[in-house]
Amino acid sequence: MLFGSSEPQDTTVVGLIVSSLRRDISFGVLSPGSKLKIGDLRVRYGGSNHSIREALRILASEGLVEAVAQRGFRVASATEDDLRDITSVREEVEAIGLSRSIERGDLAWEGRVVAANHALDKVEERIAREPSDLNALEWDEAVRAFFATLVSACESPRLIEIQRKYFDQSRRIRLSALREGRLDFEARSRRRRSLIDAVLSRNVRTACAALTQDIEIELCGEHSPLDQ
Amino acid sequence: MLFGSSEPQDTTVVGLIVSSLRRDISFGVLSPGSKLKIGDLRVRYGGSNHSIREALRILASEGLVEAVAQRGFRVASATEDDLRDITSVREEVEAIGLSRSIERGDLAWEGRVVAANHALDKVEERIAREPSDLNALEWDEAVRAFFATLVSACESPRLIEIQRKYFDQSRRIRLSALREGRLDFEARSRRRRSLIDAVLSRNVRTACAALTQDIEIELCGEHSPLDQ
DNA sequence: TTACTAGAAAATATCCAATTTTTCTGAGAT
DNA sequence: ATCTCAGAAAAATTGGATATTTTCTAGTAA
Repeated sequence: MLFGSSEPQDTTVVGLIVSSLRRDISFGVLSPGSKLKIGDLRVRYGGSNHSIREALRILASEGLVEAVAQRGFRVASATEDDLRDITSVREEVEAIGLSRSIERGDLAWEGRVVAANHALDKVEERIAREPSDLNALEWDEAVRAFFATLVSACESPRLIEIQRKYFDQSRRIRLSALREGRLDFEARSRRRRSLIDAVLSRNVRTACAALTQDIEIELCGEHSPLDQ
Repeated sequence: MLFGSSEPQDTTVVGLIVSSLRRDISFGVLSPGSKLKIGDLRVRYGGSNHSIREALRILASEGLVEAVAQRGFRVASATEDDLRDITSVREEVEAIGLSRSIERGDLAWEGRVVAANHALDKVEERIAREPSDLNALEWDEAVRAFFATLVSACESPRLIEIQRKYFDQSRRIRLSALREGRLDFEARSRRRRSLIDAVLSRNVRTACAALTQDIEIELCGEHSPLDQ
């Protein structure tokens, strides 16, 4: 289990259902917009109707599932507009978080950033050679850890919460980009390198610009030759 | 009902419980950090334990209650740190939303902004004379409508969602400021006036600065003589 | 073709019970 | 006096059955 394994939620039945559902939605097993019928989910994931409803409610609060009163739940839609919206929100929010982290982060934070970047480099090298499902899981987690680390020193629990929420929503986009081979790992590593350099030299503006560009390209592809 | 009356949620049992609970938390009937026991809530608001749980789950997604696995629910804490955090997140998020609205909003949006400001002016005049509970409800709603209108033309559903969520969390702060008479309605009206002026002249920077200042003072009081 | 309606399907809500976990309490040991 | 820990009590969680309400669907009639 890579999703939410850090949380102690996986001991409870509802927690398990949430993890499974989240994974299946993120990895596209359940397609956007499809209806989530309580009965079907019960035979698939087990648990009572209570457990399923509660799990869906939790996922709805994460934005992965949409709940409409008296009309049940469905997988959150993922139209072009949604994609753009998620991307732009992430750009804004994570830029704020990063600039605060740069202002307030100590050396330990710098270390965590460098480490997370290094780990991600390694995982991307591996997945570039051998794009298995297992590697995809590890890669996804490494990407999550990298961006989470960038904002981790911002000293705002709520900003971190927002970052996590919309990063989770961006997973589906990123994973489909991976599957379709739309990722240039070389360029990604180079972009991250310059981002890290800006962070270490505490250059807020450059760092935020690099971060914004990185999110944009990761989720929307390279439409402009911004990186040399 | 002033809370959520626009939503069609109030027809369902859970929706009613959510509205009542939200009101009682926002207005301080249920104090921050206090435990929300399912049994107690059932006798207070009616409904089955399942309805209560579902309502609490919804409120947890709004950030008004905290859910800990196997340890139930409690009213979200409201320490000094929480207060500062909520305020700073609102400043950042609403500044982004406002600047986008200014860039993309049409004349109809300008009209709505002016109207919401006018409505709020009237309500504040009234509540300054007669600070009843009923007026407090109307005032709260007018404030909500004003800030919601500012970001309503930003064309980002998720940004609007974030604004709503953290505005809701700021309600408790604002309402306690009202009760304790810490609000200077004259100054508020003046600040909003200059905010509106900046919006109408499409001056993004000035408008955002005014908005940030307004949020700051509303929630933290006037620590510096920034408004003349 | 369109409007309407009966029936099916699904969501919502309630009750009851069993299980698990947490929290409280008090006796006994240090 | 303070601490620890077993047992009791309380609360949360989960499961199953069922009633009610709403929504969807398909067939019928105009």
